[in-house]
Amino acid sequence: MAAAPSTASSRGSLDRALIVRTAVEYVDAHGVADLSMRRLGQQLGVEAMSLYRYVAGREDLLDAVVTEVMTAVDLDPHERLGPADGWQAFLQRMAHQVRDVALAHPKVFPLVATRSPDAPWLRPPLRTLSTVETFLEALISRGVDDATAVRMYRTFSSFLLGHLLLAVSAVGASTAPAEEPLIERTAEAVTDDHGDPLPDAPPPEERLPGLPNLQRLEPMLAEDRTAEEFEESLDALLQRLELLVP
Amino acid sequence: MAAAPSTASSRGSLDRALIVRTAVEYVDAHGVADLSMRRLGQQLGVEAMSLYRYVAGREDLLDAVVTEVMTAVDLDPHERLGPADGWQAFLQRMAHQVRDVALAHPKVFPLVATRSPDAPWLRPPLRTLSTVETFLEALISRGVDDATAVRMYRTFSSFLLGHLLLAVSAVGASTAPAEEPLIERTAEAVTDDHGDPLPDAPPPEERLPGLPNLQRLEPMLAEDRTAEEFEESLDALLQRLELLVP
DNA sequence: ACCTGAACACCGTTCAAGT
DNA sequence: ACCTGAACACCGTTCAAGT
Repeated sequence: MAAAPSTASSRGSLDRALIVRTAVEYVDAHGVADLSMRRLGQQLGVEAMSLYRYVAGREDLLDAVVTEVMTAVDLDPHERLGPADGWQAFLQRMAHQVRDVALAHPKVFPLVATRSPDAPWLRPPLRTLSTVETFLEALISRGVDDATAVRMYRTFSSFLLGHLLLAVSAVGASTAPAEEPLIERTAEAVTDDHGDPLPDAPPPEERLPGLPNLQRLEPMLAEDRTAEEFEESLDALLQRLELLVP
Repeated sequence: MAAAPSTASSRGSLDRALIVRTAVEYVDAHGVADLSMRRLGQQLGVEAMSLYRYVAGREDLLDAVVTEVMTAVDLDPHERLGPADGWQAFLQRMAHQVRDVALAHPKVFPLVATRSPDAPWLRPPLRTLSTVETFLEALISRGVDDATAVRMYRTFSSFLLGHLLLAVSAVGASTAPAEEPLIERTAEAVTDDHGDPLPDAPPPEERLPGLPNLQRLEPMLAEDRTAEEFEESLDALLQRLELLVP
């Protein structure tokens, strides 16, 4: 979709960074399942076998893809904040940064969430040593003690994982991020990708037989409220964490 | 690992349920990546092509695996509870049931968390129509109004997703669920799978150069506190949800 | 030093053919 | 009705060979 920085095939033009960036683009566009060494080589104007000079294999490549998208979150603990801002401000900022990554790469984020990190004691989605070092330093330099910083790391990880995985799974489905209570499309013709009108969907009683609550609440369930819920839950989390540090 | 209900190959002995159960066992034992149609056929004493009578393909099989393990949470909303127990008791019970599934099938749970559900407005890990109908009915029959029940569905989903994915990713790593602050293994020889002694690991300063917080906190980070954190966070969640229903 | 062709052992999936 | 053999179009990965 984006203007391709790929297809650079003159001798010596290949390197690991280019391969990984192209892989990220490919996954963003087509999903992980469609990424093969052969297709990625093609995208780069090169035979698949050439890639093995730079990556140890497909698994190594996927790990590199995960690390690549998460580097956007690797920030100075005091950048744009100042140490006076408190650990709450830092967590707010980092939460939104990770959220931006997830929404920018919805097809990559499940990998961020589920692949084994570099060290067994790291937890997704903050999965690189330097990111976690930054995280701990930011908290501790703002007066949080060691044990509490570690607790916060875990609670924060679980929060991000749950909300962001829910958000990207909602992206894969309902394209409309419900702004009004419900979109009124009474007489508008629904069309498919080719512009042809779709056949009328059967009414809820037929689609969901014997499931009265779902029949009634389907429109409400279909609304994408992930953005609001993220903010609310983040506030609630920070309030809860404040009880930990005296 | 378990006594195999597989390898039943006399004509007509194959059916979808057996195939799916065998697939669950295979994934529990070897992981999703190792599950191929051919190997599953072998496990059942049958050629791979036979499976296509009962499943539409590998993707359909994986969806069936997910549904199969999650049926363990498909319960009567009043079973062992009584309608007088309140929605808090129901959520407590369901949370622990989903947790039991995740811990019983740590290699399957990432699929539960990341595969697209049957309907776009369903959210993992409660991803079948009947489970969500049960969930809503349980809450509404205990006095929760429609809109709040839907909000609870989303908040609860996000909670389960985050904590359980963190828990199973911890299972894949540290085998020891830290009971004491830290296991003292000063002079005990660490051995590998063959009983051969492992070479001494280098000290933290060498393994984690320039990462002083990680060097100091690695033992704390390595502790598996997912069980305690699940209970604490669940309590906090219930308290937060109580503010929603007057 | 860097890329490729050919090869190997695997995939998922189809379909006509067997029993 | 149910299973299979053969075949097709793909995989990831290796390695000796080319430039």
